[in-house]
Amino acid sequence: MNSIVYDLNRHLTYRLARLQSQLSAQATDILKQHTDISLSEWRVLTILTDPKIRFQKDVLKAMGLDKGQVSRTLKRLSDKKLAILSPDEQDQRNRIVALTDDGKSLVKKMIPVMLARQAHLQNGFSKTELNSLFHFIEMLESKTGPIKDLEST
Amino acid sequence: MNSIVYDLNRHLTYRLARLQSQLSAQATDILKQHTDISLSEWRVLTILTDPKIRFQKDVLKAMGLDKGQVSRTLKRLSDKKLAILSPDEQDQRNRIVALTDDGKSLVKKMIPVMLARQAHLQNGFSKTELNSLFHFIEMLESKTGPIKDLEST
DNA sequence: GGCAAATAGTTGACAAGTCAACCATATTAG
DNA sequence: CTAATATGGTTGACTTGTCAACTATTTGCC
Repeated sequence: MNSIVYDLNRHLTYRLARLQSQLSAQATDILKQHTDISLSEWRVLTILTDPKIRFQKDVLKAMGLDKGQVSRTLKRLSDKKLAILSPDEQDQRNRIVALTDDGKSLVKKMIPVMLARQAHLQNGFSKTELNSLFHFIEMLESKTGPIKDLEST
Repeated sequence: MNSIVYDLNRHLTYRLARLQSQLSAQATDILKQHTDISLSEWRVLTILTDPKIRFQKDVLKAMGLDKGQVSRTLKRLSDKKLAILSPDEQDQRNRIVALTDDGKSLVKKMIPVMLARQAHLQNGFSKTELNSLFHFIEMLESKTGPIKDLEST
């Protein structure tokens, strides 16, 4: 007997992974239809709409992305003239980041589209259900650190 | 006035993306502590425990992964002597895939560890909550296709 | 039988994500 | 003051994911 069947479909993390990859493909598609920016570029652009974000390090903290990834994404946005990077005279380690006018108008143009998508996705969920979903996500996120006591011993 | 602030944190897909990346980092860590296989290798290995999976194409369908990715992952598993690929005499386009003994014992060893992790993650959720969570995932998954009527016009 | 279309899999090119080494600037502690 | 440390950022190497072109079979149709 070889009954080591492991049902991936009841497997929470697997289902989340699959969902996530479909969702990000969908977002990438939508962006491609309207613009020529990638999903991570879009995310950084939206972060930059927040006036509290002034330096590259703020982007980093706000998104929890990789250092290098942020650096390169900002470089691409700057190449595309959507964002501008300038030195901080006070502390020369910092880089000041900001949207250009092009960047702002791109965001302005795309926000309704992306919000419509969110609405589409959330359609069918009651307010309560949405709240539990967010709550579930938070609970799970609080458990994504290293785990002790997993030894199979 | 420049009130185009877009709150990423209330953004479902963003939260899911972040959660997902943390979860998969966690899984990758655990695997690294015990074995030298990657997360995608692990997923394929578990798929191969299912007796209904006989051909490479079955793996493909069961996982919804990219063709090429499956091909390469299986090749790596085969290099590591965890899986074996053999030609199908009936239909030479197919490749028969199966776990080797090493593969089986690796899976056997790791299942308790991975199940313990799932338990850890699900800890704090009631049965009902878990069911709604799975239900939510399904609802969202059903909406991941192309969307019409997103035009900003 | 023979040709078009479908299916299974491989491969190469490229984008995105991850990791660690490294450089420059600031801060701090002796 | 200056040496050690911390911080912000860049870069290169490597892995993983994604897409499309391509090969080899098989199936279906005339």
